Amino acid sequence: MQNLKLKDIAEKLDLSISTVSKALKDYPDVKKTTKKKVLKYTKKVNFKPNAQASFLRTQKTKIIGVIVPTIIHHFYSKIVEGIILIAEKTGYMVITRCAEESFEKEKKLVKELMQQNVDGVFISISNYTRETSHLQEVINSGTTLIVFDRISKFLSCSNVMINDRDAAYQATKHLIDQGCNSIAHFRGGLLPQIAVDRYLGYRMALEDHNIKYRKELLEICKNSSEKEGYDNAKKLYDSKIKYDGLFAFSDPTAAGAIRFYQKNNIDIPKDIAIVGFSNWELSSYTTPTISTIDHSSLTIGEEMMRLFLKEITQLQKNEKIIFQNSIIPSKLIVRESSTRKLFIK
Amino acid sequence: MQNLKLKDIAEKLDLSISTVSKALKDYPDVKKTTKKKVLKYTKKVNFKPNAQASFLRTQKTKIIGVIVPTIIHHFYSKIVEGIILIAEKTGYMVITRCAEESFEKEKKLVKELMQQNVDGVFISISNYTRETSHLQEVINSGTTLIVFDRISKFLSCSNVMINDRDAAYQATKHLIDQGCNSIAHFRGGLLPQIAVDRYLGYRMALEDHNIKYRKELLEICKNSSEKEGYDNAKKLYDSKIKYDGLFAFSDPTAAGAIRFYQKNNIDIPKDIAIVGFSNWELSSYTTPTISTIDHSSLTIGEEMMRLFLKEITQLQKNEKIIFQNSIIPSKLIVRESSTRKLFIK
DNA sequence: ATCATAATCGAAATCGTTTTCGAAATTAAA
DNA sequence: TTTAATTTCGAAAACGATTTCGATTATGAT
Repeated sequence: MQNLKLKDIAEKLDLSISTVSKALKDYPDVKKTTKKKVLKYTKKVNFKPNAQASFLRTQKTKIIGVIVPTIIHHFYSKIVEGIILIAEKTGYMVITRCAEESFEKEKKLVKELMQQNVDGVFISISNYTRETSHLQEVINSGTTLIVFDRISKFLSCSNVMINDRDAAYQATKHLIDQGCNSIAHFRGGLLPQIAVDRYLGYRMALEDHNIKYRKELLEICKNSSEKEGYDNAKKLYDSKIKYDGLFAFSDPTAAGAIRFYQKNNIDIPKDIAIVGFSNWELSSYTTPTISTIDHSSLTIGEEMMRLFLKEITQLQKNEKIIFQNSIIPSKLIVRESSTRKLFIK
Repeated sequence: MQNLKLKDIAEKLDLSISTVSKALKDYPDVKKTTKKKVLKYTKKVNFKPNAQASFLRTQKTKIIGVIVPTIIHHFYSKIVEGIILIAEKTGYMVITRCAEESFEKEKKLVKELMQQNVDGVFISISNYTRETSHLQEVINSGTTLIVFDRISKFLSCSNVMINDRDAAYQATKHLIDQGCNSIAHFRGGLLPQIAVDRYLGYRMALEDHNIKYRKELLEICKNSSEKEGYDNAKKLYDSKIKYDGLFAFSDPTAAGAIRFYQKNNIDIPKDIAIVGFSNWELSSYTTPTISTIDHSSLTIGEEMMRLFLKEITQLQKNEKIIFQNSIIPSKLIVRESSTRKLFIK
């Protein structure tokens, strides 16, 4: 029982190929009784039209290409799962690809996706991508492009992102509400927008609560690693700088700092209250559990699919396509590392 | 500069479509000079043959379909990343799909992948799949099927899996080497093969070291959750059963048990030494860090691609296809939760 | 120069589906 | 009953690349 073709069905039912095709696609110029006959038989033998042959006429593959820096990280794997689950519900398949933070590879992957004629490209731009002509070509070729998380201002397309600044503001405000007066910040690298935004949110929260920003309480965690968290905590400790709150760039850096504090008998959260970022899996397993920001990455994936489907239908109806900037709200999750007072909500 | 076709190239170079096609495919009946001319021009305008049109003749999509229960879990996302990275190197793309542990959905996903004419299907069978005719159909249709992690004995195809029994043996032996005499085991559900194998490895290690298996030291963690780890530790504690070692089905269950022990002032590893399973991200961030088994999931993905490529070439050469059962060795990672003695390697 | 051989090329069929457009069959109208 | 309108169908032309096979040209041998 190999793969059947329209021809086989047509011969079996004494119809022409065109009639069978039209019956399956519910064309108005096919009698109801023959439609039923065709539907019944194709269901019975489980006929599915050949996807590649269909493409040649319809120019639709029902495939979406997704490019992420890595899929091992929780943040991205959750986004990818969000995309995949909604895609499966709406009849799309997802090709996932890893750019590994390489500009050259990113270009290659995009080109290959174009060759595959995917209906849409979702991408989180590599950190080392300085020029976006390869993505402009995607737009030019009529393929819908949606950029998420790491976006570019130079592309006219829909974006989906986290409001990092607001989330950082929430995190810092929470520490202030817990009674912290001097709050350190272990920020990310200098360039990535997300690191800048989180830093700005931190600054704004301080300002709004009349706490003076102190440069000596700022450290950098370029790789967002556990070790950098540990090292920076040690650095501040060694230079005898006092502080009672820490807003870390990520949960691993928070975990690293915690490791140092525990080794030096600094109590968490009494001596130093801590908030991390991104709700990594680890943050609910450490002792103490780490307060953090949850991005609801599943929602990000879902939102991208929503925008995509909307653009597709706009394209089909020949309507003007309206690009959208979606910002997915993040939520503060308060855990042990920052709970000094009990809040009643 | 829209998508070019062979026809455009041919017209531009004053050649026929066939000659251009053959030049690109390095056929022997094309002059070297015209080959160069074609290559040079197609490189310049960045021509790539339309994938779907090619398929119609070649019957090759250069796409692999992967079905996993979920991709959020570290174990699976690492495997998927392994597959993707090797696939990208060898000219394949990967469609990833989530069966969400549903038999019905698994059947649907497989069917749709067949309709997409993928060149290969990699699958980790859902826990609730009792019957594999949908996968047998994949084999029958001539598509190479590779089953990983959760395999089925009823399918004649290549498999890639972890040696769970051996890994569990290593973990248990390690606890014995650390001086544990009565070792509890929080096992997984009763049906999944991996849970059975880990249980058997545990039993074998006990037997080989003349430690009597005690039924009262066995508990079940059906969902492999942190809560189940906590609850089971409490259950044993409440029934006053004494033990000095714990081999947990997974790192989260180990973490749950640790949480209970710490709450009740049981020292780890002095009172109870612990080994988890699968090297979850969290296990290196907890206090104490959790000893565990590392699967090198990247290797699993790589091995699957290797087997796939081998079968593909065997198919092409019309050779007999030899199915292979690959077992990826796992490695014990000793961390704080089980380190009583210092080993010198 | 003639013939055999080898090197190059291109016409055309093919892959399986979609869709236009005209033909045939049916029904309604006159 | 004839004509017009409406259903219902099928032939055939796409879609773009691959590949067979025959035609043409160039090369070498006699």
